[in-house]
Amino acid sequence: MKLTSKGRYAVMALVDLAKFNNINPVSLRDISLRQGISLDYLEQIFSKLRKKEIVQSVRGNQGGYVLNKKAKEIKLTNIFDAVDEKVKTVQCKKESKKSCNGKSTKCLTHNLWDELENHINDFFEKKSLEDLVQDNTERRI
Amino acid sequence: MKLTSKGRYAVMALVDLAKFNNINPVSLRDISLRQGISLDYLEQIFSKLRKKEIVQSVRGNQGGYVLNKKAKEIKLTNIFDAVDEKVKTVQCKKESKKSCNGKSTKCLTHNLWDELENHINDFFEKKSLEDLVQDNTERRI
DNA sequence: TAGATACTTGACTATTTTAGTCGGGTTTAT
DNA sequence: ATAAACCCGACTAAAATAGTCAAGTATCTA
Repeated sequence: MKLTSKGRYAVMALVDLAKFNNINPVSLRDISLRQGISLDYLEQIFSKLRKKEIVQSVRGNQGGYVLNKKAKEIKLTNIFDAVDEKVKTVQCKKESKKSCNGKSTKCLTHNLWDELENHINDFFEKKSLEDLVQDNTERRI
Repeated sequence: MKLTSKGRYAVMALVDLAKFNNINPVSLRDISLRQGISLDYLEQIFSKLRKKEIVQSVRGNQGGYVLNKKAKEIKLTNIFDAVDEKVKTVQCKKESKKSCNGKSTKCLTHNLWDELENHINDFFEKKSLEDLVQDNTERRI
């Protein structure tokens, strides 16, 4: 059970972006340098973030990215969802509530994994980008 | 962020074992059939569970496994720990609290991932095997 | 005591996922 | 014009996962 780099990087990059998101767009190159994340990889990640309207791009020289919503309105859920970082505890599909592992009844632990998924997702739904930026600057002082 | 089969199977198998753990040891063959888990794979898993003293083995004909503690005293944490299902949110080592990704300061999101890890581990520490068995039988009635 | 049942151990392997890289674009400020 | 930046799809090496397989050893029962 581990978080992937993609999800981790997405959050790191967005916190960085939120911090430097004053007047000018922030270039991926800057984020790459500050956070130590490969530029090519960042481009993949931001492409997804843009498609989900979490950021906006500004093309051309002096371009970059800006947040597309207020930091308060961007939750971890949104970020993870955008980059396909899903919480998956179990194989069985959500829709077919009845059958797990091909059997006609739910597996013995089905409810447990559901509960765990909810527990984790709750955490992600409560945390906003703003929380993270604040938490970060507070602790630096 | 997903749970591995090893962890999932370990819990499923132990719930099964706890349910049928009356007088006689339960054979892996039975668990394999009931839960649809490969026998060879189960053997690997139970080998680890035995080394961590969660189960006891009874060799020979009519042998099998029995719980080594009361179901109430076996927490999810213990099970996951035994089969190396760890919650890992971040690369940086716990010990070197100071440096993430080779830099001298913590990464922007370090505290977040710590918090997440704790959140998940709390869940695992609270759930016992007994809870799972009860939850399961209750819902069947 | 033979045979069956079941645990024990370690090595091996196919598949999938992850974490990128690479090469070629297009857009726009200066 | 040109450099800085975004844009996009294909490719790939490495790691992790989810097993399989083979060759045991122990113990019960007939």
